Amino acid sequence: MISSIAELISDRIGTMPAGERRAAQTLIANYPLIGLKTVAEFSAAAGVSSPTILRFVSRLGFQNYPEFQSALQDELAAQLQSPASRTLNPASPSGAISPMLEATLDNMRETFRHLSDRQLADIAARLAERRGKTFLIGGRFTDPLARYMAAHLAIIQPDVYHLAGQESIWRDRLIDMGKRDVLVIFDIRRYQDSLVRFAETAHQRGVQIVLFTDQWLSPIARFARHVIAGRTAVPSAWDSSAALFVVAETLIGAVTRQLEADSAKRIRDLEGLR
Amino acid sequence: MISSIAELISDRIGTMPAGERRAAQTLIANYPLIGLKTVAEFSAAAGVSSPTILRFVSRLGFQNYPEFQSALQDELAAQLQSPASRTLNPASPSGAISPMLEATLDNMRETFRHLSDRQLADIAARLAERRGKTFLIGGRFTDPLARYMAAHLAIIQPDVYHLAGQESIWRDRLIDMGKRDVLVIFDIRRYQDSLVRFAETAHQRGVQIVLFTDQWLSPIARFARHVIAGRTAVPSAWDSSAALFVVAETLIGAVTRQLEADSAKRIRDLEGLR
DNA sequence: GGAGCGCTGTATCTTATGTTACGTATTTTG
DNA sequence: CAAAATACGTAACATAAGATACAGCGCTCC
Repeated sequence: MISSIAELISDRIGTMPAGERRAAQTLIANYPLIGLKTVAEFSAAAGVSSPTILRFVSRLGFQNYPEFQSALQDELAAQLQSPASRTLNPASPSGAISPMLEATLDNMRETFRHLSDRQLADIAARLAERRGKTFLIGGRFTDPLARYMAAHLAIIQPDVYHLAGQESIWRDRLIDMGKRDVLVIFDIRRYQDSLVRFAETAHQRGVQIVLFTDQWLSPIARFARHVIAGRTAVPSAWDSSAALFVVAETLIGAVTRQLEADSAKRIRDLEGLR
Repeated sequence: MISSIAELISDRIGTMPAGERRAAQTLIANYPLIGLKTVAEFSAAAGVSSPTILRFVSRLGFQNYPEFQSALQDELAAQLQSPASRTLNPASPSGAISPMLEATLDNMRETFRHLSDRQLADIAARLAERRGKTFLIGGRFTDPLARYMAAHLAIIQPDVYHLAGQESIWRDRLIDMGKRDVLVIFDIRRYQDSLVRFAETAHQRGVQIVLFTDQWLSPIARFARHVIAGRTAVPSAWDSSAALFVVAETLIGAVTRQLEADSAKRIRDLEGLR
């Protein structure tokens, strides 16, 4: 079983002529980046001519050079997306509690690695400035996240609404939305048409959209002002929303901090109502 | 000091027009591989036109697309060669995000450290054996978790009900509950009296209770057959339910695996209903 | 030592990629 | 609300990339 191109090469390097072997060695030495550059650069680095490089990739079984590059990229993508943080982070006692947990922790690290302070601060600021109303909605599995966020935000500021129930109900709420308002949408695979249509209409009305989605980006990203892409892959039949959940909590915390003064009073008032 | 292109982007993403922002978001979401592909592929992935991609890289300060790609490759090369640099987002070593994330990750490790495989398996088995009905309910902030779990369980097996709405409504549902049934309750501080009363009554009727709570244990623990205690402390004004969320997802996965055969057919049937 | 085979590089060709110009649509500003 | 400015996409262009044909050279085997 040969899974990586590197293995494929070391498997066949014995049967290669001298020039192609140099190509193979050069590629292995700086794997896989040289393979992503142009044939000319690759050939120069290996000290052979362009056709030799092409014969080399052809011998590996690829039809042409771009196909070879795509294979390298896919391999790299897989590597980057499930980081070897297990080897780097022996924090968890190798009890191997659950691959599920490990994957989830990885997802969170990766999600936040692609998420800058700046970006979160911008979104938090937008949610905190109370020029208009805040609406939240989610898909089949992610609507609970919208509810969770709404439950918190509604406490520290007014005019926070979770859109629930039948499609026709929240679609009618569009009438209340305008330029000053913010719409927070949660949408991961499989993306829901109804949500996309809803987002599009809201966007046309000038509503600013904050989208929580997965790394493949819901089509709603087209209309979104801010996009948060969370990793969702776990060894399970379902995708995981845990990373998005944590981002949501982080955002809630940031907004709360920004509204410190206001929200403190508001919370006291609410307590009084009990 | 800007060292990586990702930082550069998140630094300027605020000042970009819509189309270029989509390009930026797409790149960040699958960083950096899309940037290594052709302009055409990049533009297709982002849902914009090729010139927009070029204007985007131009705005980042690159003379042309190849130069931009080279920069990405160099960055990738450095990353691959020194795996230690694969730490968290170096952009925010001491930002507002990290403490929150770190605390959350710690919470999860701690939560699972006190949670044996055996315990999870027992609960999953109980949820999977379909002798009776499964009810789920949560408190003010945790009800979304109950919804999330219900949304998944309801797909792989029948007779799963989330108790929502006014207290009087779900209190009346007690009439339907008996010895064969399971009640999953989420309750963290500040514990809700209504939930405690509800749990007590259910317990008296012989319902088996699975409790998700925080490390200080809701009073409901008295009546619960299984107790899952998650860490909730984070540097924020709010408690974090993230650890409980991950446990819930793990359980969902475990139950799904146990019902593999049945649920697969059920899911196919459901798809057919669309 | 000579003939045959195979590997390699130069030069040419073709493809498709990045680039640019321009008209339209959209947003912003007075 | 109007006008200006900006942004976006379509389409044509130039360039640089990968692919191919062919000739030279070295090696091996008779």
